[in-house]
This record gives sequence, structure tokens and C-alpha cells, in this order.
Amino acid sequence: MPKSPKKLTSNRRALALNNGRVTSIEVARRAGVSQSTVSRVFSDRNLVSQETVDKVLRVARQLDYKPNAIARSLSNRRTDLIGILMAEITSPFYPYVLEKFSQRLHDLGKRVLLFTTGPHEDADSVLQHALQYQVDGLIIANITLTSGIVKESLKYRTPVLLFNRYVKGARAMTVVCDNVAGGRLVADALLDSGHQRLAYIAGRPEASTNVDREAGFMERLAERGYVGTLREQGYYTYESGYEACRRLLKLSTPPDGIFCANDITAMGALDAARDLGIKIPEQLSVIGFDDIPAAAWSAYSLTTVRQPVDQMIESSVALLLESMEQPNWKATARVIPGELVRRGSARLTTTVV
Amino acid sequence: MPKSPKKLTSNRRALALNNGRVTSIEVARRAGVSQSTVSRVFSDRNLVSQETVDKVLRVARQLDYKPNAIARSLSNRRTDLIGILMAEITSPFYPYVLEKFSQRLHDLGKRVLLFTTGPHEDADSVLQHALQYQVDGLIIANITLTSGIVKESLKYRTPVLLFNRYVKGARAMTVVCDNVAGGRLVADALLDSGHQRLAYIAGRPEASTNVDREAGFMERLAERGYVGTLREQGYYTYESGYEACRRLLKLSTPPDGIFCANDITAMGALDAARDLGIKIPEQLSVIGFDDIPAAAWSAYSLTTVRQPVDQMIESSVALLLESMEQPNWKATARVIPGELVRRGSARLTTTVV
DNA sequence: CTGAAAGCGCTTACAG
DNA sequence: CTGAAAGCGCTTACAG
Repeated sequence: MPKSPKKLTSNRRALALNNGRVTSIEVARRAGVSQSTVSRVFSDRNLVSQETVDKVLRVARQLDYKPNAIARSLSNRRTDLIGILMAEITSPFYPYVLEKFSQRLHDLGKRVLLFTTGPHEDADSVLQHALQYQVDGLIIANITLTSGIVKESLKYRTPVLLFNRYVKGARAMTVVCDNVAGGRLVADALLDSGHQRLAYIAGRPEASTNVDREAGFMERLAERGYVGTLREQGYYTYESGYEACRRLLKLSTPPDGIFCANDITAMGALDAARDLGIKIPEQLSVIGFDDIPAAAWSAYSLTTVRQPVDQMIESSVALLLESMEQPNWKATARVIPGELVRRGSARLTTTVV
Repeated sequence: MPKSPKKLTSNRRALALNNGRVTSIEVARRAGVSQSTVSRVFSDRNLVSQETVDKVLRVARQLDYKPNAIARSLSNRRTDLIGILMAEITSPFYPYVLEKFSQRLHDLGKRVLLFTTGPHEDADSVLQHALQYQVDGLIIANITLTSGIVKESLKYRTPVLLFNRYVKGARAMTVVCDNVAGGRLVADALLDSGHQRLAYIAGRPEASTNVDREAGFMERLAERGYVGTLREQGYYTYESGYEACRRLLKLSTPPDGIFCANDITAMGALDAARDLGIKIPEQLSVIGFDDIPAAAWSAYSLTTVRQPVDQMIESSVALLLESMEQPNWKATARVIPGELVRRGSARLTTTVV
């Protein structure tokens, strides 16, 4: 007696809620095989005779059957879902990163569960949601990490990859552009071509990318005996670059060379300079970091440090998938060098050291 | 006998594969209640006494228990997953759209399953994957839709929302900017301010946005007796705008007013004109469509038709969620007007008609 | 308010 | 190569 009313209820629910989606049981019935066999046809075809495979596939096609990935995930304890946490996709550079990740992962049979956070939003709650969906791996991009996240990442065995960020002591894999070396490249380029008064327009103070780029730049300047570098705070945005540059150029002795923490900031800086009637690059050199597509536009023609994005993404995906196989993955870091791309926004001597 | 070995196997699997994640059974045992009760605490707290809720939550916190969303989805037949299909996130404007969708949906307790397709890739296979994950709804953005997709969307009851695209006869909801009216706005603005020779730089020929913007522009010009509009093919990219504009300006009688199918194209056009030494806006007016953030940058100061993105996204989310409640949702269309934003790239009379 | 149990749609060890 | 059945971790109708 408990069975039959249940059945009824459940059938009604099925009609109402199943969205007309066919299950393996239905396919099995029509093909005259067991449900297990249908399942095998869609998971490991080699376990089934060719004849049966054909029969099942024919019926499946007729009914437009597709295995339910949610049910499969529950059973497999593997969702093939990769969580990507990203703040501010709109900051140019990250859309490309996201697109590239999405496509690489998709080609490898993984799906992307996307979480974006506002600029100052905490990543921790978002992390909880990702974990609830049992993601097989997690990619964390331009997110300000709190120590909370670090602890969480330790609690779970879910592999975590930090893209272009790092956190000391976090049990995570890290792939970064060599931001320190990039900063040094810029210092050398500006000094080599005789610039006299240098400035740095910073990015978000808490971002490791900003910290490293500045450290490399300053460190190399100091090594070569240059002191008194000007500094303005920016926030990785066009507007902040524009304002910071304006402030610098209003100084009694303004800089003749500015290194900006990223390209967008540099574009703002360039526009500010031109709006003040300053000749680029004769009176002022501006150098960015990233090499986003707009850097090549003739309105900017920005000299910049190119991040090896494709390599960084390849490495990230490789590391992540590797560690998904190994329950005891280890924290590792991959540092990939960038390259100075010379365009019109900086007066650089072509002779390279 | 069949039970006990199963148990063993399954326990071993649990240790190896469960990633150390705690289930409701474990919480129930430690809290001295049934598994159903634990479940109720995390789904509908009102069904449980306050005392029990407290006890369960305490244990849950201790064990860091989080309900498994995959299991819940299977049981509920609702995943809270929304699929977003998008081509070329990198084309500015869409990162913003994606971010906004992601944040709105997240706030409403939905998660985003992201699928990107290459420019010429077929959306159909990607659709299959989204449906396998039992998404509750589907948002399709700047994707070239084939008739295949239309048919698929009919087969499933999964609500489909087309964002800024439409397909005739598709059973889907549609939210678009009024692209036709936008084109007409531009025609009037250029004609009102005495432009003599007009041109259109088109976007991807198959995109309904492009078709409509052009139709509105041409239609209005014709109504006002203007004939002989020049036309160049672009592809919604900076480079194609640059080249198309170059070709137009090399004509024996070049245009003095160009309407570009989107902002990026217009930026390419502006740079091409300036690289040829043409004065903007004295000798040439350039008008875009979208109003992406870079349009406001002083290097471009682009006059453009602003798409009411926020409204479009609000409407989209509202329509989609509404239809997820109603199994028999109907195809509907929402057309939202855009607005001409006057900046420095076009010589327009300020007196509006 | 609470528990026992069926069910969601798969996978897979076991037995043939 | 194939089928019967347990199990994945939840929800929820049913009975108390």
C-alpha cells in the first residue's frame, strides 16, 4: 500500500516537472535492454556489444535522450564542473582570460561555473557556493583573497589554482606572470634611454600583481642608483590613471617617464597628458602592463609588458587537471616571464642591452 | 550477504573520493536526530522546532557541513543553474553584460553555467551540454543562432531568453534594445546638423542587431529624401572599423558622417580618420552604438546610441525567472529604446527636434 | 514537530 | 556481454 500512492504522486510530478525529459529507463524499455546497459552505452561503450550499442543509440536518438549530468555527477562523485571566481570581468584583460579558460576547459569536457564578485565583496561566501556544487576544481583570478579563503582551501581537497595572484601559505597552486621581472624590464628600458624623472602609478594596493610590479621597478631603479621615484595611487582603472597622471604633470618638475601598473591605467595617463597638451613620447614616456588588445590601437600605441596569457592559461589548466587526478596534490607555483612590447607611447632607444 | 561487502566497498570509496565532505547523515548521527530533520533544517527551517534547529546547526558548523547542491538538485528537479551562452566575451560590452547577469542571478540564488563559443562555432552542441546539466533556464546572448537551436528550444520546456538577438519563429523570450529606432535617431541627428554625405559601417551581416540598426538608419534617411548612402562591411571589431573607414575616406568624395554598427567599430574608424590627418568632428562625424565605457574616454569622446543595458538585464532576469515558475511560458518580446549620447566625435547641432 | 522510507537518474560491483 | 540491485546525498509525502 505505501508503494502505489507514491507511484502515482511521483508520476504526476514527473509529468509536471520533468520537463518532458527522457531517462535511461525509458530508453531501456523501448530498446528491450536493462537500464544498466543503456548507462554503459553512454559511459563506457566498450563494455557493450556493437549490436546493442547500435540499438540503444537508435532509440536514444529517436527519443532525444541525453544523460542527466546531475545524476551522473552524484553517482560519480565527479561533476566535471570547474568553478571560476573572478572580480570585475569588465577590467579589459580578464574577459580574454575568462574566454580562454572557458574554451580550453570546455574542450577538455569540463564545464564552467562562474562566480563574479564586486570590487570589494568578500570572496568567501562565493567560495562556499562553489563548493556546494561540488566543483572538481577552482580557479581564482583577480580576487582579493582573505585569510579565510586560504583556510577554506586547506579544509577541502578540492584543488585550487590562483591565477596571477598568490597568497603566502595558501595550500594552492599558483600561476603568475613574473611581475617583478616585468617591473625591472621597464626600469631598465626607461633608464637606458636617458629618462631623468620617473614615476609609478600604482594599481590596487592589495593586489599582489601591483605589489610585485612596483617592487621590481623600484628595486631595479635603486640598483642602478636612481632615487626619488614619484608615486601616485591608482586603482587599475582608466579614470584613476587619468587623475593620477594629471597630478603628476601639475608638479613643478613633472616626470618624463611613467610606469603604470596596467594598460588601462596607462591609457588614462596618456589621455590626461595629451589633454594637457603634452607631446607623447617627446615630452613624456608612458609604459603599461598587460598588452590588452586596445594597447595596439593607434590612438594609444602603448609600450607595455606583455603578459604571456596563453601560456599562463595553458599552465593553469594543466596543473589543475593534473591535481584533480591526484588526491594529494601539492602547492606549487609557476612563474612565467613577460616581454616588453615597444610601441609609440615611450621614447626608448632601440638598442637593447 | 550482498549488503555487507557493499558497505565496505562504499566506505572505502567514501574515504578515498568524498573529499572529506560531510553528509547530512553524519550530522544527523552526531546531533541525535534523523537525516530528514537535518535536511529540513537546511531547506525549510519552519518545519523544525527552534531547539532542534539550534542543535543541528551547531553540529553542522562544527563539522563544516554544507548541503550537497548536486544531490539536492537531483531530488528537487531544480538545479538553480542558469546557462549563459555567449560568443566572444572579449568584444567590449559583453563582459559588462556577463558580469551584470552573473551578479543579479547570484543575488537571486541562481548560479551561472557559462558557455562560450568561438566566432563561427555552432551553438547547438554547446546547447546540448547546457541541457545535460539540467539548467533551469538559458540566456543566449551574442550567438549566431541556427534553425537547429530554434527547434531544440521548442523541444524542451526549459525557458530560453534571447538577449539582444531574435530569431523569427523561435519559441523564446526576447529582450532587445530598439535597434531600429536607434538607427533612426542617428539618421535624424546627422541630417539635422547638415551632413551631406553619409555612410554606414556594418557589423556582422548575420547579427540581428546589425540588420536592425542598418534598417532603421536607411529607412529614416529614405523617408527624409536622402539617397546614396555609402556602405562598408565591418565585423564589430576595431580592425574592421579601421579598414572600412580607410576605404571610405579614400573615395573621391568621402563621407562627412559615418554611422558605425557598434562602438568598437567606431573607435577603429576614428583612429583611421585621424591617422589620415582628418579633423574630428570638423571634417567628419563618427557615431557608434552601445556606449561602452571606453566611448567616454577623452581619446575618443564618442557620440553613440546608449543601450539601456541595465534595464535590458533587469527585464531579462525578470522574464526568465517568471517563466521558470510557469511550465507553459510563452514567447514574448521586450523592446527597450536607446538614447543618443552626444560627445565630441560628431558635429551635431545642440537644438534637438 | 519528527522519523522511516521512497524516489530523483545515474554508475558500477557482483553474479551470471 | 548483460541484468538486478545498491548506492550517490538529498527531498518530501506519509504516518504518527
